Amino acid sequence: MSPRPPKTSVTDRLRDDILAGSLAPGTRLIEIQLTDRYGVGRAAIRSAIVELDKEGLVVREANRGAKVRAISVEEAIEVYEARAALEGLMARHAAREATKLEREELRALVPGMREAVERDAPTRFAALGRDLHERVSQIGRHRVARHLIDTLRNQSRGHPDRLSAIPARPEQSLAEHIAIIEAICSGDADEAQAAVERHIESIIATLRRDAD
Amino acid sequence: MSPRPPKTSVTDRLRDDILAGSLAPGTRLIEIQLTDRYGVGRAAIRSAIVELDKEGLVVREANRGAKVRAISVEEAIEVYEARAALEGLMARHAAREATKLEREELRALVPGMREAVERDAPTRFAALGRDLHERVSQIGRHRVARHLIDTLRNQSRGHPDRLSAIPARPEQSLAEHIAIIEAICSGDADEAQAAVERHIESIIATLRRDAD
DNA sequence: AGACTCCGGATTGTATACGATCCCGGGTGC
DNA sequence: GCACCCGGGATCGTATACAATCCGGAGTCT
Repeated sequence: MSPRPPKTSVTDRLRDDILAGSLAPGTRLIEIQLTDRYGVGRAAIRSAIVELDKEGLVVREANRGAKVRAISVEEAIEVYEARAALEGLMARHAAREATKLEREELRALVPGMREAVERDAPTRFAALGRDLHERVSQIGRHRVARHLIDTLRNQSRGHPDRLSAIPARPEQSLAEHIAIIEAICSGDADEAQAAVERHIESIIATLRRDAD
Repeated sequence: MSPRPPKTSVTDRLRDDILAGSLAPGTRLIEIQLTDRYGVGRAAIRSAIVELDKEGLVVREANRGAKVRAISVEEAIEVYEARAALEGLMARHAAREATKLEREELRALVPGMREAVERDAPTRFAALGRDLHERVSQIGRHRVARHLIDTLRNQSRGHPDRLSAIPARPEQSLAEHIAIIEAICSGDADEAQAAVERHIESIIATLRRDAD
């Protein structure tokens, strides 16, 4: 048994490269070149491009090839609006269905967040934010919403708004996160949904401001 | 210029066949067979299957082939919940952005609906329902939401809930439709969103009832 | 000069052929 | 009888080769 490399799919590798910014928006994705880059045949590349097109990370034009999608601020705002609707739904479910243990684990995130803000560690704070999101998605137990949210998150990542992923005002973001956690833990579904929506709306507001 | 065959893509034809029920849920999609059925090479079939997998109409298992997806009632409910969130968002936008002309056109749908219910023509009523939906989607001018909604609608079509697509109680459905139209036409964004959510919630309630 | 035509290169789209993987049934040993 | 092993057949996965399409630029006619 040779230590077989886990053999992550070409689609995953390409997606990661796009999200990491190693393939900038607008870059043409030429099948032969990618064949070379990833060491697989054109068929695999082709399939990966089709998939990522459906995920909204790539645009394909007939007979003209594909390129990494560049989304405008307007589109980014739409993505966030859709996320607000779906993540609101997810939070609502989470508030209803969280177990006692899950609520405790959620609350346990707060001290770390506070600390990250106090020590001015935005990267760490952002990581905890992703963590919070991931937990809520698990707790909500809503596979359809989860899948859509994940796709949308990828779309709004790494593009013109990359900066706003690290929020301008961590204090506000912290307060919003705490509100979300509190609502879910206390089982208040309406408030959980509203808190998530407010949080994302405030991101949208920042986006709008920066767009001017 | 020979009358060129409109040449609709294999993906579209396969999708249509699935939605029309000509390929029942659970049917194995064997590439060679489809090659024969649609008169194209395996590559095209393959690509179509990948796309429809991403659209949620087909499930693919590695090295085991693809089959038409059969969704359970629980999944159907999740799909409707996600739709409620997104179509609510869409209605909210529509209420804000509809032009005068668009509002008139929306209202013009009401008499036909009334008539369809009075004359007990459920098929016609369902068609008008789809029409209403299409109009609202156009008016809302929200491409991201629109795309997601369309995908979700396809998922919940033609499956165990096909029956409920023709609503059990047209009178209630009619009232809900009118409420949606009125809210959008009067520019009440909150009420438009709420009306759409109520409408879809009532579909979910029917689904839940039938599941027992 | 301007616009039109046509050709060459680059790239995608498609067909064919081969190799890899998996399920399933029969056989074998205990 | 039962568990295990192993080979055959079907089907997916991938590489290779070729045809179709499109873009850009040189050349030409007015």
